[in-house]
Amino acid sequence: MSTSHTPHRVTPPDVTSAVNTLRMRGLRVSAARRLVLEALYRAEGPVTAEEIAAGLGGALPDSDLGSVYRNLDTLERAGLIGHAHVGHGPGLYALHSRRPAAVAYCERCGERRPIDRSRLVVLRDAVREACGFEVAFGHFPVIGLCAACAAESDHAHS
Amino acid sequence: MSTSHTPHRVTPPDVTSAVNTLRMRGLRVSAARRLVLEALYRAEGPVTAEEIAAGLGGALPDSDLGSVYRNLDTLERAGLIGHAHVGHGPGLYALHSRRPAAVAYCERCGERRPIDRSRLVVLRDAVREACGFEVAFGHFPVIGLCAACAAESDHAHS
DNA sequence: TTCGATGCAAATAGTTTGCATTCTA
DNA sequence: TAGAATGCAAACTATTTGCATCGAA
Repeated sequence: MSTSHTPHRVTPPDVTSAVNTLRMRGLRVSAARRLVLEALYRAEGPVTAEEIAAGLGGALPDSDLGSVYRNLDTLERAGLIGHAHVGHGPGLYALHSRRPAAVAYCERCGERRPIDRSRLVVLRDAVREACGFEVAFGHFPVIGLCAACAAESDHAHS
Repeated sequence: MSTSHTPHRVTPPDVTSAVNTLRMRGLRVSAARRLVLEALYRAEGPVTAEEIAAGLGGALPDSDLGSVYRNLDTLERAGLIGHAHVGHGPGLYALHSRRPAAVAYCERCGERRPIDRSRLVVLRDAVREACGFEVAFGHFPVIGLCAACAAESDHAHS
């Protein structure tokens, strides 16, 4: 199904080589852009544009939120990063290598639980069979109730 | 799994009996609230708060958007209606009986395809097995690429 | 030396909220 | 006639955009 080489969706191992990727694409490497990149490499997992603009809580210099959004968009188009939406909150951005394949999100308690890649195959197949769609679990997570909240709402009948 | 009687998630057959449901719950029936209810009964499928506030395009008197949101919330808490989020757009509200059990939404072309209730069972089971969650397909739809867009993006390698 | 990118601010979309007033029960 | 609900406006969150200026290539 997937070709051996992957022109997009690569995650260079460090900022320097990511910078090279950008230059190869004819994109300029400004201070602000490098900062966004640095934040994404420094972050353990997915972060919001807001958090990046705030320098990950002071670890890096602040930057303009508008420019952060523009750069996140640029980096995503360049195939370096991806983003996901969880519930009603802000978008969560991360290097492809640091994004969970899929996440289940509890709309009651907010629990976020990553889903194994192996389990995903079954899910993906089930959806394909049900409606012919290729699910983008990476972009919008599976939303529902975690086991605990589901059990609780089964009881609650005021 | 489901008890025989259903105290919430009922959809009275007409506005009048919905109004009774509200009163039984100790809720008042104001002109504005009745208007929202009327809009939902008149609408063929899911509608936005904006559309309701605009009287479904003139079919009904306009109402205040803020109050519409408050009333939609009230009606949802009363178990009369539900809402779903599709992509980044506004919330879609509808009587329970007029909401599809689940919808697949193509994030490329915007196609919305309802999913059969029978197919849903398999999906729900697959998710439960994968992560222990009870999926709320009704609230946030399955997001991905429709068959056509998926095929196209398999080819596109600029 | 040219465009691409920036920083700032204003605009946007969707939704929520504060508050004085109105109206239902 | 108590207090629930309204209408209006302002606030809010997440994101986009216009524009003059700056700076990377």
